[in-house]
Amino acid sequence: MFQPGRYGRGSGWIEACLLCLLKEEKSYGYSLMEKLNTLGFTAEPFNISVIYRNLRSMEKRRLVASFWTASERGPDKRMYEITQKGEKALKEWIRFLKKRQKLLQAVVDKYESMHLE
Amino acid sequence: MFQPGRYGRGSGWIEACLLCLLKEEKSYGYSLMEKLNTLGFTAEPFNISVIYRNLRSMEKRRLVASFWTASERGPDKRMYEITQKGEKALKEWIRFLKKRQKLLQAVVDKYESMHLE
DNA sequence: TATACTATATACTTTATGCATATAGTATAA
DNA sequence: TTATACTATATGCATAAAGTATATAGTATA
Repeated sequence: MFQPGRYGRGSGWIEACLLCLLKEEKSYGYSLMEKLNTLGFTAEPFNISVIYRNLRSMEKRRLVASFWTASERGPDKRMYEITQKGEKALKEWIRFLKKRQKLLQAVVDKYESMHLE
Repeated sequence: MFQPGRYGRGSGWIEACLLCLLKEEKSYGYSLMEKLNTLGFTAEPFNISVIYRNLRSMEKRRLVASFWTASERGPDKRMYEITQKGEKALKEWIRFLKKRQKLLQAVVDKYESMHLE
């Protein structure tokens, strides 16, 4: 059934989140998922497959670079770090997110002004 | 080429905008497009086809109801008005948009805190 | 030996939106 | 008269984001 924000949850929203986290420190898919689900970046948990897909897509576009690291416990990890191109893309994303916020505000304001009449 | 917000511009974003405008007063596709493009609800103009498609989809789900009106100048217009079910859906949308706004803020805040260090 | 947790990846599906195009009435300028 | 522009609605095809399901594999523990 249809419900607000169920699909196409915001056009690259995950990409913006991941770049932001990777700017702070290099990390890998599984850990990034846990960060996303605890840092107040998401309303509902992201599906892990979406994160892996986004990371690979960003690597193709040279926004991030990856290398494998051995792990004493559990399977190997593919570590990602943000590139210069990625930093530039993140800057664009932040500009976009701020603009988006203003649009959201415009609609919410309109709605609430109608309820005061 | 990929760019922030180019596709899937926000998962039903238009639906929320249209319901909000129709709550204010009944209207029709072409006029709603002009409103959207001037009221600060959108960063870039929406394609008109998206509006017509959304209106028909909402009518299927009984969020709006339509009737044809003759026009002295130009072709007939399909007028839409919001239903009770639509008002309820709009309320949900507003709740969702507010939550979304907080998420956007969380990412922007994180980004800006990194630039102060 | 079975189960849970960590870790990565891909195939298939659903939804939103963009772009192109079709139809048609009215108004106006060449 | 014809062409162009504007108003108005609608549909087909393409593209992209995200959801769901499933597969693989190492480690830890009961």
